[in-house]
Amino acid sequence: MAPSPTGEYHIGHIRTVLYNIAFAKKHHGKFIIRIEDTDRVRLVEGAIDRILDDIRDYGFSWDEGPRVGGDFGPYIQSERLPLYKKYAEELIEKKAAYYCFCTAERLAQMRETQRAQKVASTKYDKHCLHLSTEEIEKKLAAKEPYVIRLNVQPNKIISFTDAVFGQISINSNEIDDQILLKSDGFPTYHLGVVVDDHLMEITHVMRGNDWIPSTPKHILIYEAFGWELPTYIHLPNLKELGADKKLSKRHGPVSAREFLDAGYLSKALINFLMLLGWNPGTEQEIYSFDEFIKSFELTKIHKTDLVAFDRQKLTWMNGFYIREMSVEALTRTLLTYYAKSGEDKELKKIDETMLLKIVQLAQSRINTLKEFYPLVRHFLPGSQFIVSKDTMEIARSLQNELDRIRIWNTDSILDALREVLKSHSIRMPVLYTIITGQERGLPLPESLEILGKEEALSRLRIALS
RNA sequence: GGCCCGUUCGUCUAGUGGCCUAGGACGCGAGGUUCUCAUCCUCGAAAUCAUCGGUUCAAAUCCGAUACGGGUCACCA
Repeated sequence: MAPSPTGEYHIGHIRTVLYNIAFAKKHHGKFIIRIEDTDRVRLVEGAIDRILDDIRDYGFSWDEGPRVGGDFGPYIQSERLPLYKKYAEELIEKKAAYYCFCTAERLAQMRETQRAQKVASTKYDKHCLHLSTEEIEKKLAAKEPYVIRLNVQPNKIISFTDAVFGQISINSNEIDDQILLKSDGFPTYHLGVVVDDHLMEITHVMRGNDWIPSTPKHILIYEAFGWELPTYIHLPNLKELGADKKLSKRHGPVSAREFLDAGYLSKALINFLMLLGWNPGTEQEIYSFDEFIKSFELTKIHKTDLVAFDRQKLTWMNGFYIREMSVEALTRTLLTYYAKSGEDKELKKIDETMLLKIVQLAQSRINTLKEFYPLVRHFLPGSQFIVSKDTMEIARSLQNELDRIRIWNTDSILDALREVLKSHSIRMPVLYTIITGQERGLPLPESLEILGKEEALSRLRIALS
């Protein structure tokens, strides 16, 4: 996985990580992270660390890469600059690449002219390919800015076999004389990925299928060096449900971090993500990571692009995982989750055995961790019952009925509540409004039992005074 | 526009020539359990397999064309 630190890590990237790791683990290979920070303009400070944290927080680890090292480092491209220069110059010697001194203005003008001529796709006109050795030497000596471009031979068929799409062929006429080394000395993606993949002994490249049109460029570079090609695996991209567009903030979280913050469990996210573009051919929907590794097959990856990211299904799956957890584990997870917002301190004011009981009641009623807090607010010390003019009389008889209870348990409390309902001809939601402040919520008898007779009556007294 | 790729219920998908009057899951609807709301259980609606043509005794599955959708054509990855 080769993230580019130009912004937030996207949820789709996590799926790519997931597939990469599953494939590597299944075949006892290594999963490697390399940072491709060659775009100095779009570079975002601190993004490298945030991306690595994101991957870590989804529960993944890497065998080689930043933080862990490895035999093929450094794993950050900006620390490998001399390497790219050396290989780019090697390509020049092999006549597979050449110096280009064209200015941005000339290139812009050239493209404009080409567009006016209605060419199929604009391409570099190889102007600098025809420079004499003397001219080049002179320009280099004068420190004129230059780039190094790939010298693409016309009208050759470039074919490769993608593990998902099968054979793909493209005519080299479609390919521009791609810039390999930029004037700032950094490689473009094309040079960087080929050099590093070769040097780091990468055998399998998994990336979004928007890279398919660029793959022939990479193959040309491999061929120029005489290096062995990796296996290419192009993955379908994700899209917003019903929109034919990529994921949008308008519909909810987009970045890997946001999903975690929204209260989704990494396990559920992983399970959901693995089925977006891959299916084992069975009707099983729930997969642990280990099961996924066992079942993962390249041939089961889908060709169909733009897989809809159905947030409703994700939420359902998250609820499923929440329900599957033990109460203790859920409580711990909840506390860890709320530690981020500081609300865990509030929750910790609740007695521990009491909190466990509350979590148990809430477990079937929440689909994300975020939904927990609003649901149990009324358990927090200092929170109050809410009595209005309309519910004054009801609250009074509630007080009477509860007060009469000798043995404080769910049965006796339920009897008391029913008594109140009957005498006022009202329905349960009315009592919910008084006790929880909402029309619905956790079961009332259990809630009151947990609260305790003393606390319940005290709250009623305060509310009625 | 050139090139590349794709097209099964609203959505994710199963399906690799006969088991398909197309199966599962989410969502939706009805019912049951129930102190509200959920959970859980049962049942149901929902795809003329993009369209047209061909191959075949037989096609969602093979072939072709058309339509539609997407990707890509940077000193970005």
